[in-house]
Amino acid sequence: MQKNLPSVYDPKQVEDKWYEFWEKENLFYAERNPDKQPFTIVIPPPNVTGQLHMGHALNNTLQDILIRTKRMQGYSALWLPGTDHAGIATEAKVKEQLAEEGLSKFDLGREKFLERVWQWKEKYGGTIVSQLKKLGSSCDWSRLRFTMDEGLSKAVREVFVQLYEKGLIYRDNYIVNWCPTCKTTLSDIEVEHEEQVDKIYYVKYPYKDGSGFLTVATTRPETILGDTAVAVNPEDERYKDVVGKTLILPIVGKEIPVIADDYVDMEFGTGAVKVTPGHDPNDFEMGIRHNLPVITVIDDSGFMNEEAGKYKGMDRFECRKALVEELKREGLLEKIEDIKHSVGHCYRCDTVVEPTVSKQWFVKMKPLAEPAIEVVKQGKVKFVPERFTKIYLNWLENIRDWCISRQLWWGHRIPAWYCQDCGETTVSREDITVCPKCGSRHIEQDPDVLDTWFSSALWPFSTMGWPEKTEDLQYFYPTSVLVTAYDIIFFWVARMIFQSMEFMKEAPFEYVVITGLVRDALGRKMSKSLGNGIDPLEVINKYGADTLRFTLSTGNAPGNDMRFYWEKVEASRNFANKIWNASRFVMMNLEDFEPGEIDVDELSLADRWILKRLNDITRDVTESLEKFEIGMAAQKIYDFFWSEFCDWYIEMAKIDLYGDCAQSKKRTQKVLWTVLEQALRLLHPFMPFITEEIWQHIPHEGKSIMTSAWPQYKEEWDFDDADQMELVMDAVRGIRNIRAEMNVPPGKKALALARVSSPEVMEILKDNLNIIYSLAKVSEMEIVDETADLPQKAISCVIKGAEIFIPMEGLVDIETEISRLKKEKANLEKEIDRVNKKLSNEGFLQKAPQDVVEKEQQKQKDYQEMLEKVEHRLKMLTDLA
RNA sequence: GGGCGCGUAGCUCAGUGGGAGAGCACUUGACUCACAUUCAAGAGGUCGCAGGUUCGAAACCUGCCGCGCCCA
Repeated sequence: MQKNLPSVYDPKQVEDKWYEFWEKENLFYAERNPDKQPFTIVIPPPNVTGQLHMGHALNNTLQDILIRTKRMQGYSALWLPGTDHAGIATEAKVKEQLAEEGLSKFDLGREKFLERVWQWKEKYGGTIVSQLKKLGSSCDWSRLRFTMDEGLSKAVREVFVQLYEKGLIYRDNYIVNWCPTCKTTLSDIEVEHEEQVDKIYYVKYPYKDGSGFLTVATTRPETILGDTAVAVNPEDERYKDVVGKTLILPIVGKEIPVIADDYVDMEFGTGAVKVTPGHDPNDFEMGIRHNLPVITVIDDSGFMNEEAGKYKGMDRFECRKALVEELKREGLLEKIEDIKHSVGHCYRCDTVVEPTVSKQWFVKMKPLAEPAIEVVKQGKVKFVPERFTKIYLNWLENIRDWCISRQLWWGHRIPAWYCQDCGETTVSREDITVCPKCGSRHIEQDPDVLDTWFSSALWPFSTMGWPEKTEDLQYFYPTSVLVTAYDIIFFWVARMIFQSMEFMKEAPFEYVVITGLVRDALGRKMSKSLGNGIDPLEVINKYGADTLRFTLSTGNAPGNDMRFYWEKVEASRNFANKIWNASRFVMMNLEDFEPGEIDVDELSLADRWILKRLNDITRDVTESLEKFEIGMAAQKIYDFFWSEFCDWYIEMAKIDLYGDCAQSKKRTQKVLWTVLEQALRLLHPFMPFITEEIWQHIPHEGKSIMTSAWPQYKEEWDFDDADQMELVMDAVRGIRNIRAEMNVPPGKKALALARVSSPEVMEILKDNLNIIYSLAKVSEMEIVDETADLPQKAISCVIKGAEIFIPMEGLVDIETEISRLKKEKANLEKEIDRVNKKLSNEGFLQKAPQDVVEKEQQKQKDYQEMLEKVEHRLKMLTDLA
């Protein structure tokens, strides 16, 4: 047992030490133990070259809490860690680095560029891992995976080939989202729609026959250059006669038809819309329906191409301005209005996305989505909170095919080869050099790579060695819980589910625990551009990982966003310090102590009370964690530890510890140790470091608290009479209250008199006089029954079953006391009123559960008694005054 | 346009059918032998508004107002 521990807890001295210990002792390693039940979580893989941000900190804290709890509960708990190659993000970073050297990726060429990315990965890939360790994450690092590992790459290939062979992956010319800055396609969900105010231009398209104009409204006049029709709604009476007529496309001068299509919204603009299949997804669909030509007028950098004629080489937004000017000059611009509409932006770089037509690879989603919808509908995958189920289902039910090819170099290259000679496309598990159809060696692999999320979608099984039939897969798959934020339900969760259904024939996890976002103190999303992000490592350095973890795991409901406040961090830090000092106190008083089982027959009321409360809290915390109500669990253990254990029990324990009865001291030591040790185990998942540090200092069994047993509810600690402690506590509170209001100096001990209404109360108070003396600073308290006279010069308080008087020598301000009692009286009357109302309600008596009725009746009796005492006292003082 | 969430003490948020809670901030008092990162006492709320269901609603239902998010 160590003495002279500092009175302020310093996480710096503690955290790294224990993390190294856990690693050295191999405690994170999850065994495939047939005698144990598996419990598995796969980490949402952070970007391999990324930095830990608050979202990671939250998410991984929650995972660690769950995995540590289950480990203590005797499961073979595997938390499988890993990182993601994050195609666009990582490639962008390396491109930036190259740019500083004045180089582009094309200067290096594919091979050299990829070497640079791997170097970058080697250099920065360890950062996020070491940051996760700082947080205390008990991941099984022996199973660390990376999405571009050989095994995982093999899984990607296998999946691609199988889906291709089933016709679920295809290559086609289609309209896709193009980011002119990232120079790659994006899937639909990688486009973020932002509301913004723009101009809408009303442009006059002349009829070929000279019969005037048809006015269309557009926010994108530059795409006029790619128009191949104008469409109206077939139901639109205004345009009944113009369908089929020919228009002269402004600026360009070529002829285009007026077509009729249901898609057109009669309410919008003029009810006539220009159709640009080359640069608008809806127009593209319309183009297919009406067999319209597709003209692309914008290139992959966002500049106008040769189809744009004289505007060739101009930026698309510059072209818009120039073109509007020309329309004005031509007299074809009817008017310009403001419009609020949503515009797609690249989720990575925020550039306005350009819909454009090109040949890309797609996953056919409908057949894959169905089982993924079904498995959730059947409740085999459960979202927590449940409301996210609907969001998931709604997305999958309206799913469109997934564009998976990216014009990047960093990623899994598409395993498709094109023969220059015979034109054959070959998709293959192994790299090929010869066209299997014509034998030509003039074959080229598709230059594109797969969407990063394509490989993440396989994460739950690819990390366990699939497509091999590994023992890990056998034992740990499917996983138990996935913890992730709501912003990647579509990107990741949904895709893991459908790929697992396709390739594993079962769901990848049973529960999906959805977290909110960590926002700044003003409620804004933390972002690089705003510069309002808080670095979790900064918090860890200043306050310790336990503090950060507790801050993030408490005070908010599942799935809701939370704000980050330094004040909240301080509160958590204070709690850690509280644990530290309570433990110091216990340690200082454990000399000659032999740990052992509690003998319930020798316990004091205070002992029975704290053990019952510990028991209750053990059950409640366990239940909350079972329901993934982690914040609730944290709150419960916090309240218990601080308010009940520290503020009450430790104070009461001092009496016996410092008294001269050796047996009482021994008994109290045992209870103190029992409560502390068990509370530490309940706290361990939340605050792993400080609990380990303390646990190692006090008597304990086993190597580490993290492999100790999770506390169990004990029937034998459910003491019937433990509630009697409330009476003693009420007496203490009452006396403290009087002392404070009457400004009795804290150093001065008071005399007290208690007039009780039953022998039972008398006995309880008598048995616990020492507690009242010590905690309420009373030198002596006489206990009398109701026949005794009331002291006059005294201040009183009324509690359930008793009235307590503090005699006041000298002048007591009777007026103050009278007004205090009047307030007390009013409060009681209010309560009695409420209770009476309830109890005089026939419906209540008949329909409310019996125990509720009884509770109310008891209250009525108690309050009535208390009121009578207060009134009596009041009358006495009034007479006196 | 469709969907979802939120509106509870000055601030941030728990609570979701049976006596309005926490942290911070505030007021008063105390360096009391584990802790001033503390302790004790206190003040502060028509639980957004209006209806309804119920013996009973902050909680469930409907409508409205305000804020936010997602999807189209």
